Amino acid sequence: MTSTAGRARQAARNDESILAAAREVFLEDSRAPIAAVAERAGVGISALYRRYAGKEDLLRTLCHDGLRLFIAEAESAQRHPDDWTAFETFIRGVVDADVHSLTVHLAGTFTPTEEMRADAVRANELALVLFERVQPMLRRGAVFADITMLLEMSAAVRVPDPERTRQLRVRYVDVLLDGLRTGAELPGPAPTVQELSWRWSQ
Amino acid sequence: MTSTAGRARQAARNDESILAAAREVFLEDSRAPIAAVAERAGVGISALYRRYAGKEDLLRTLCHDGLRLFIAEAESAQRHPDDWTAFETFIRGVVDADVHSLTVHLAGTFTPTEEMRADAVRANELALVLFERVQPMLRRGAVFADITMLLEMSAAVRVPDPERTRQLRVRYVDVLLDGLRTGAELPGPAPTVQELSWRWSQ
DNA sequence: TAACAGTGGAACGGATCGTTCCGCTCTGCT
DNA sequence: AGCAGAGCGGAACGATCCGTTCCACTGTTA
Repeated sequence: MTSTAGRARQAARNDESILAAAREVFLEDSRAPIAAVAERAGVGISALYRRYAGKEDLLRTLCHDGLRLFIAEAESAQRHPDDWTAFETFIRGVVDADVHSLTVHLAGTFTPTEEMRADAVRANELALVLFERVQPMLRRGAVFADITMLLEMSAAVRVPDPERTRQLRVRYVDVLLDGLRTGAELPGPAPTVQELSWRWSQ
Repeated sequence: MTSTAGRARQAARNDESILAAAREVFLEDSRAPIAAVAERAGVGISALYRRYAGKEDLLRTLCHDGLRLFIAEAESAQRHPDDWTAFETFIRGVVDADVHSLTVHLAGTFTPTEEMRADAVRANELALVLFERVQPMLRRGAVFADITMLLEMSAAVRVPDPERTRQLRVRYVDVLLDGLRTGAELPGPAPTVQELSWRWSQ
């Protein structure tokens, strides 16, 4: 039975390789041309425009997928009974999936859908719950917005080899989490939530 | 005396405001057009091309200035008799001057001069000395390249308001430095120097 | 008042990039 | 066997952007 073979199969494969290529390319350079995505995916430009209405549509899809992954990580980690394990699993999961660099660097390059906004709110709520479970173990003055910054700093760790990038991020997430637990009160005015979400408005 | 008044004075002022504007603009977006620099400086494009042979020349100058600042911070901090104070002063100085984000994000956009290369080597040597003075106080497994990553992560902290950015960086440098001193051995293979200097080659 | 350093900004030419379009291929059906 | 059309590759197009040049103008200096 060749019901899903041939052309249809190739199309399904292209679906995936285009998305994977887009993730890679836009992770490297959020302003990369769309032709670079097609090239990395090993397809023509038409294959891309057959699936997405335009560049913005692709970017939005990519970003929304990242958001959903973020939510999935949070929901999964939430089930850990131990507060700190739940929190650490969540952070490491998000960092490892490289969700944050994609969402952050792509922010503002497209107009979000209503569903995306709702998911963003939900993602925030879930992360907040995880944060509040560990807040008593953190340095005095630590606030939820510090977690966003922690993720941002982790995303800044980047070397040419993706596998090495992941290894190094494990290393520095370790540093950041330890630094967030050990020490006196955190210095300076804490970041506010709107200070860190300005990307989305613009 | 009006010997340096009038046109000459305005020219001297422009020297400064162009450099300041360039720092601001390229800090915001390393690929900003040169016209944006002129606009922010409040001058015409000619005023810019009178001073610099082209965009690359301006970028190189900016980057070299940053490098010199880095060296100055290191030399100044080196004089502290207390090892940790020397190191911490150096790190905070470099982060506060926003040297790292400029040099890193501009790397690869111009061909460096021979003098620049020499300064880069010297900067590295100075920083290495400061690092070695504190290495025994750091978590096991900490290497010099970790400092580069620390600076990189600090540079990733950024909000629209520059003053708030500086305050927040103080906060997170605190986290990073504490995290680098407290805890078990650092996990994973440490970064190598060439892993972190690939930007310059390309 | 003549010469000119310094300047503003329009104009030019090249490059880039998103999108469209056309011709081809291969498939599934008759 | 032959046909209709889905899916595709990539050239071509048009718009935009950007670095650089150029020229007219202005205030200063000698």
